[in-house]
Amino acid sequence: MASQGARGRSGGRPTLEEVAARAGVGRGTVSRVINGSPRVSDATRAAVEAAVAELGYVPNTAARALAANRTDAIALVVPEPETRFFAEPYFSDMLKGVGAEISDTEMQLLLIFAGSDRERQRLAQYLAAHRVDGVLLVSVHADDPLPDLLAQLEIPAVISGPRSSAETLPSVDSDNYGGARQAVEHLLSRGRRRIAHITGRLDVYGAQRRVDGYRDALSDAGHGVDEALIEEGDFTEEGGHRAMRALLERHPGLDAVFAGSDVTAAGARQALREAGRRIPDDVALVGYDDSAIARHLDPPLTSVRQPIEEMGRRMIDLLLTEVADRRPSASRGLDRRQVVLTTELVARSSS
Amino acid sequence: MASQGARGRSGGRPTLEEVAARAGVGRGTVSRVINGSPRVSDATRAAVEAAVAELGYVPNTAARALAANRTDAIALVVPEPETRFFAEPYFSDMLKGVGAEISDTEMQLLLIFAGSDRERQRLAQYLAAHRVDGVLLVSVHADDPLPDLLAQLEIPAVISGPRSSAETLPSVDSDNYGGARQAVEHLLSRGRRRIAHITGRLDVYGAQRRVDGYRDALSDAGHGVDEALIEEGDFTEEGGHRAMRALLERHPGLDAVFAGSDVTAAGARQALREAGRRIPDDVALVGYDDSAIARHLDPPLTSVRQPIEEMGRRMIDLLLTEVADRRPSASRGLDRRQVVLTTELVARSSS
DNA sequence: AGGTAGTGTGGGAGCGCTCCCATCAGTGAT
DNA sequence: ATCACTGATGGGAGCGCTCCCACACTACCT
Repeated sequence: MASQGARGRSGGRPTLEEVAARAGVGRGTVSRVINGSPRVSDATRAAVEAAVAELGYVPNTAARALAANRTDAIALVVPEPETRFFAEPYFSDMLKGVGAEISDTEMQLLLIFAGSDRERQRLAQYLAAHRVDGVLLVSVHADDPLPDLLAQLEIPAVISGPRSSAETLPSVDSDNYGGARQAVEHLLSRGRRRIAHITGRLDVYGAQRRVDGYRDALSDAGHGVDEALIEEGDFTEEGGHRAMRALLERHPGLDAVFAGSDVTAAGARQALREAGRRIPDDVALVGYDDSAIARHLDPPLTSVRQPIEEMGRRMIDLLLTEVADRRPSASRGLDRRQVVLTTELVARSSS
Repeated sequence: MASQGARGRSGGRPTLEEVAARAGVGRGTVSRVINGSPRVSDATRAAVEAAVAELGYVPNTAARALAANRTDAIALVVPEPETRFFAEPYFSDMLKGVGAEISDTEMQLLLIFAGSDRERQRLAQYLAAHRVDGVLLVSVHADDPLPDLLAQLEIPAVISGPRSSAETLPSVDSDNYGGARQAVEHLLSRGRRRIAHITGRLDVYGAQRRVDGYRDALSDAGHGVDEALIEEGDFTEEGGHRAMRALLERHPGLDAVFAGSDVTAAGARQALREAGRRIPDDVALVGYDDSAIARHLDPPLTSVRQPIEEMGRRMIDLLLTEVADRRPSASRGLDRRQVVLTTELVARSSS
């Protein structure tokens, strides 16, 4: 007996070895039970489970991570400042879906902000250390180097909203093009003709697609597209406010606004108020996301609902599949890895 | 040579051993350099650092955690549903302070919600596995079993807001009693005499202290305390709305309200509006926290500012000290472990 | 010269798991 | 009875670190 066995140090947490001794089996068998391997007889399994319960055994994560070369953790990376994260319901809704789906698993979810250069530096270090098995990337801009870094480190990743039509990473998105069409067609059906659009950040592919939808809906209905009615926003409230003022100045006669997000719409509403325009009498307003603020705005905001929580859930599904596929030389890239969910227009009194 | 050395597997991340070989030193020396030990000669240190850079070495966290029995991670535990977390600026401000302070260290911050029973179950498991070196507990209710669990597991913890005057855990709080006095004295100085108070959740000690401050400010000014002017809230907007309606019904002549939080004040404002009361003409309103919504409310809300970010920073400081003290048999509990920060009244047009 | 402290440094012995190979008993086929 | 499998099991060999003891060496005292 080698002087001091693992047993000696009283008070410490029980180890696999101790559980094995208690159950009268070998280490390997306990490991099999803990990990749910089918190749264990029922009797043995029961004995081990009893020993685990008696000893209050909890596996040591660090030891497992070291031996198995996995962490059982994934990160939700938000390439925005924390402020944005809290200000925009999009993120919290996404987090809700992700959290709900992951809580059925043994995986741990980490929330990482990478808004500043310093934070990105830390994140790179973090990823290089392979401290997570996979990454969820939300709201990625076209020129973001993060996806490439991930690919280089061979870390599975899923993004919400492809960077372009040629996205190679698995992604989950809603039908931005169709959603925008719904919004515009709704406004047209309400008799509006001078419909403006405050876009999202145009380096986000989804925002571009919404512009496409806006344009096509107008064209297909036989109306021309007046470029002066399109103003770039950035998904924020301030951006919406600023864009709305620019539009009003340039085009005082507009009678409807399709905003790139509900938050943007809130900013636009403020600007409309300040300009003495009534909603919806003078100007109809439609938002995007159908987040909580749409319901709470005064007047309640018509909005294009995208199933953000559902998107979060699907992202986890995709990522977990991706992570699992890293073990066997399984089929890769054959299944549908680009998910697109449909949107729905929720009409309220702002239009 | 034992068939396949650690060296063999190409493509894998470099290990300590490989860095040592490259630098022409022993494993121990590299470890010392990595961990900033002073007992390394400058020349050796430089050689090791060069090897680290050349190889792009990043320490394996799991191996370190296993060998050193620490995780270099701490958790911010929010014993509330996620919804509350996002709805109340208190939490996000706290997170901002915590995040800022911890980003100077090597520690990783984990955000854990423990609102539902299920989540609490998971948390207990998580803590039992000792996956964090320490815990930050915010918004703890009087009967919460979490602090005891932490103590039993011998996990260092710091709470924001003691559970009672006899709190044993290190804590960081603002001067709730004093803050409430400031609010009431302000209203008295504005000539208000029928001052109501919508409390926070009374199972939160800080909320009780605010009631004490409210009472004493009134008494000390020679005014009686009318119990009918005190209504229990719960820090939420709905709670504030409901409480305000109850107060108006019971005491239509009130001329001022001191709300337990800004969010509560927002709910109260809504109820006041619905009752046709003008702010501040008919009823003056004062909130607590001085969060972003205080500035954005219509009219802008007078509020008692508590330095929440600062509180977050101080909590990290305390916790890190606590964690560090676990190694040597250092002095324990002698230093000031109960921090109380002062509040400040920010007067705006609601009073 | 012989001690007596330091400094740097190398490397053995684990930390508590997972992986995988060897082993063993049982089962049906030959 | 022998053989070939198969399912269940034990335990050796790591995973990549940290800790700590041992071993130079180099001053600096007696």
